[in-house]
Amino acid sequence: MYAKFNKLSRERREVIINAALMEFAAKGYKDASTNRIIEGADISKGSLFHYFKNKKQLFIYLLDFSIEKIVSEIKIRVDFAEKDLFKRIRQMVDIELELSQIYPTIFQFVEAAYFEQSVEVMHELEERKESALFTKKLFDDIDTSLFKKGIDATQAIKVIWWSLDGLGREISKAHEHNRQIDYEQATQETEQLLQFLTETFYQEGSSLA
Amino acid sequence: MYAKFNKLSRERREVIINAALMEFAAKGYKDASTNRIIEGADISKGSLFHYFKNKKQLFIYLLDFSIEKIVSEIKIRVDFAEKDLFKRIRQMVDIELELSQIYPTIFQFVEAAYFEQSVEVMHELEERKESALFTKKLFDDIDTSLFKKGIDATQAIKVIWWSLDGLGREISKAHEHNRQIDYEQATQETEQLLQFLTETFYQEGSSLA
DNA sequence: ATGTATTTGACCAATGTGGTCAAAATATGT
DNA sequence: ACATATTTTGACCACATTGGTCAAATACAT
Repeated sequence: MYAKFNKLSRERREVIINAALMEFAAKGYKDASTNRIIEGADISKGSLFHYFKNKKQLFIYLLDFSIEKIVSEIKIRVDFAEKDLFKRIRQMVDIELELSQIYPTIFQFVEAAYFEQSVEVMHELEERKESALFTKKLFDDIDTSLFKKGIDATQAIKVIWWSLDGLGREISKAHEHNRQIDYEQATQETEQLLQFLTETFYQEGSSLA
Repeated sequence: MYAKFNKLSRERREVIINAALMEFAAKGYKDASTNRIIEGADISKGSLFHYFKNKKQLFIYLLDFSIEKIVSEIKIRVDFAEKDLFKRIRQMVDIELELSQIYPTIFQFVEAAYFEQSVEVMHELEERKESALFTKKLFDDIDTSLFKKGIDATQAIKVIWWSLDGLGREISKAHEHNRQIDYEQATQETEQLLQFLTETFYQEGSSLA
């Protein structure tokens, strides 16, 4: 299916993947421009359409690629036997930060794809939506007894999620204009936030390894 | 300047404004289509360019219109003598919910404009950015003694902001496909969230009017 | 009925679109 | 060194969309 593309060097593949992920994430399927993708990847028009027969196939490749990358990483590194919410979140955050260093817009791409409306790709999106629900599982079967008494765990989880999301947005917005994200700082700020949220919602003594 | 447009009935003006706000908010200045705006507003091409001499003037009109609407509403209804953070937030949320009923995408438009990159409008955007900083003032000069002891107020404010933002996103995302937003429900969910955040961050007995 | 203001949509040049293809460049095998 | 196969290129295409114009149609006022 993608024999031609897979024959390329890892570097070339990554450059193309990242240029395409960024374009689709920013503009959505319909408004994404193959011209801007080849410009960003610094390859010729002919090459792109030699690797992928058309725009739609490129999009679906990216979709399957992204989901596979994320899901396989989760399977390796997230321990669902761990019932401590924050420990699980840290496992997930680590994945996000590491994957983002290689594919800076992979999560934005998957989120954008999840809400994509273009009829041209609606069908194949629907087929894959189930496997993209890894986010929800993170909060399944959590030990709510670690929360402070009287805390509404459902609300707390929402607040935690929105905060992580907000910090993530802030980081990528701030460094959209600049060249690259400072992952050192991102890690640090995230850790600070998680620390704060733990103190806020967990009983004293819980999960302070 | 906008004499022709201002002569129109309020209804016609609102329909045009909303169609344009939505298009610019969703696509940004460059990718916004005047064709889709006239389609959404159900007016002719000729009319739009009779009211506004070109796309740029339309954009700037919307920008000034939106900022004026929001800022004047804030001046009327936000009491900066009030040092209780949550009371101030409620005042702001009320404004957002009410304005959103008339101009559903006005806040998305202003936020998108704030990050707009098109050179065609960069200059006039820079000129107006200061007046669009009403958001930050909300958190100025707050009574931090109302917070639980030991709580980092700066972090707490961030979490509160991200949560309100997250809920707002959730509401508009969920109802993007449906026709209209249920403001009754939105108000209720926001109130629940604020209640939860108050209990989380404020000392018992504080601000339970 | 006449003049004025508003509204219309067919029309335009310009730009951008996804995709093709013959030729050029490079790699490979002998 | 040569021939063959593979990869890469960018000029080129038909088509769609763009922001904007303008003469004619419509509405309104007197």
